[in-house]
Amino acid sequence: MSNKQIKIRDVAMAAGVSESTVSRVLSGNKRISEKTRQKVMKIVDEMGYRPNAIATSLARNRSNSIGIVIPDSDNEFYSTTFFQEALRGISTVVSDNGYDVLISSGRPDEVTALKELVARCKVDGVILMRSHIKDQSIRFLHESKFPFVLIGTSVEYDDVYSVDNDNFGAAFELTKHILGQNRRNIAFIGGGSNFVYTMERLRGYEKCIESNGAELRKEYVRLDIDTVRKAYEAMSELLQLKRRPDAVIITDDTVCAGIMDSIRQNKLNIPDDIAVASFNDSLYNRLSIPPITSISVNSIELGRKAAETICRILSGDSVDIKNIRVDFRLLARDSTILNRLP
Amino acid sequence: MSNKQIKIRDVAMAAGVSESTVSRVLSGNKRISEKTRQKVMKIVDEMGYRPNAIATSLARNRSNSIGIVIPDSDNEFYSTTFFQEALRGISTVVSDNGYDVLISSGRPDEVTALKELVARCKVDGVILMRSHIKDQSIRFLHESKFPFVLIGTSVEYDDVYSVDNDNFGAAFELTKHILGQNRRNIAFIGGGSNFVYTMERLRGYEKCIESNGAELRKEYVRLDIDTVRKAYEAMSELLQLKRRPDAVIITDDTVCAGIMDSIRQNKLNIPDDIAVASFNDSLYNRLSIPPITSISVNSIELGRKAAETICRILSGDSVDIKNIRVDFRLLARDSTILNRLP
DNA sequence: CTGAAAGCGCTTACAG
DNA sequence: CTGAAAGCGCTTACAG
Repeated sequence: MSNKQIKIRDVAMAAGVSESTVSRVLSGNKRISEKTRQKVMKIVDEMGYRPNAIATSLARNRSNSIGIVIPDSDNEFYSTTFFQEALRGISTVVSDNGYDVLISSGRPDEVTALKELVARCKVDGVILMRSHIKDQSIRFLHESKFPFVLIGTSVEYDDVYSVDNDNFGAAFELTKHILGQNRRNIAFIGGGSNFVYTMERLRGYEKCIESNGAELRKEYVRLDIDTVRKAYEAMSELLQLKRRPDAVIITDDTVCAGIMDSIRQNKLNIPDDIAVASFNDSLYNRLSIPPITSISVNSIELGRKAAETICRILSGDSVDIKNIRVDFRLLARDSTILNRLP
Repeated sequence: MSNKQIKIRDVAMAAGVSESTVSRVLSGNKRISEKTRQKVMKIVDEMGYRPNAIATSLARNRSNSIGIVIPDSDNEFYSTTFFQEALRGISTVVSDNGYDVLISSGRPDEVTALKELVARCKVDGVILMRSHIKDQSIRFLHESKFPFVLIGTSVEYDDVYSVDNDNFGAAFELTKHILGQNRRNIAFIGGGSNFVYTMERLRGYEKCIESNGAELRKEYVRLDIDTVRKAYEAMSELLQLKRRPDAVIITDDTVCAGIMDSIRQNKLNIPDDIAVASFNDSLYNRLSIPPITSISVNSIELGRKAAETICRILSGDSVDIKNIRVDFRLLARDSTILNRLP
């Protein structure tokens, strides 16, 4: 491996052409004679020349990077595989389109970090990995008209490119599945109420309860349950109710353990005494005893679609759908299904 | 938000100084009069000027990015939180040092991806997230003398900067803990034998068995068990042995479920009939029933240390220790502990 | 302490 | 189809 960075000038001299010509060959410019093209390519290959990406970026005025902000630590995000799966989906697609992924630790806070990325021309576009009800990041990107795609849903703007599951529909279907197992007293334990998906799932649950003539009981709904401890407590309280729930839906699978603990502590059986259903289909859901019914959200696909969209936007291609839906799957497991034959 | 990118020239004009001066003020150059400094900073703040990172990079001949290659899909890596935790540690530290993290999907393969990062001057340094026994990536970076830090251990070179757990020691201690629980027939189920840590853990296990006068039985050791299915099969076979193991150590916690399944299928009790111990302390280990004894590897810290090291290297600071050890913790839980009082 | 000029390694109108 | 020149937005010897 030669130590010296080899430059376009070296290639030009070796090939006996101008730097412009080399540049044109490499960028696939059409009005170059086949002969010159071949000659140049030969030298390029021989010398192993690769254009300096930074110089290219400066000249072309585009970074060829897509920015992502790492979510805050300690929130539920990080114990889930959502982030890394989505990141994989993004990274693969984006790289096939000639972009890199630039990760910014969201310091000192997400909006500041985003402003820095934009102001310093570090990225051509941004993928936002989650949406709050009031979302400063969305607001900033939207107002500055900077290209971005949201994995999630914006409640403030309807002209934002986004990729999301149908959280309403998923919760609806999940609730329906449980009602179908002859449960009427279904509790709902939700994560942060500042997340759009939490509230969407709540809506789906409520709508389904209502439209099936079951009773919607306020005391069955608990929000902002975002730690295992809080989940344990919330569940314990639910189990004290005179009208004890016979099923529980958990929005945030990372706190499932608290739920399970509480149920066990109360010596109740799953699913006989109480059915349990969750979202995200984490390893924990799958491997739990009994396995927990869950909604699989297909994080990789969410990432892929978001990446495809931002790439299309940046290349000026038309994007047919502003709000892409990625299909979820309801995985019915023993935690909700009665009377399984052994 | 003004649409036009504001440049150093604009600041210079507004402040009535030269571009050089503005540049010097911003880069903290000392030989600038306090007065000019203040004047310039005032304008900078007013205009909200932020230097174009790409132009700076080109002029300074450094990208201010640290490269990371996303591990291949489908391998055990991705179901673990190791990657995302390490990434968080890296990202935080690196950003405090003025660098960004550039993620490369390892396409078409990791070495090619690395070569691209290096050849195109996209990153100043690289953090490698794992180490194989024969590792082309390490070899490439080492031979090209490109700055990098390894999370793991190099078996080929001893002059590589690396950050790792003491995998030998951890396995030794874990094995000792189990021997201390009056088990003599300890099986070992390891992940990919091409990973350094797998083999280090195997060594620690073997050494401990031997030095405690227990019998080292070849049929107790299974390697390359990297899927839940393989784990299930391997465990089932182990349980068929005439001399059935009374304990099992699993190198790769993501396949634990297969082990547990097999044990359950065989109607054996944990820990009475067989003790189970694992590594990585995943959520699954923690929340399993019974909870599984595990080695916590502190992924965030691995990431942090690796980041600190690469930053020191790049800034020319001395790095005292070439091979940094991050402490592990043995978390003894019910899966290995007999006769717990209820 | 400060400025004019050259340079970082590319790209791309412009002209031919 | 090809080249010379200007430019992308900074930094940094060099000179004063």
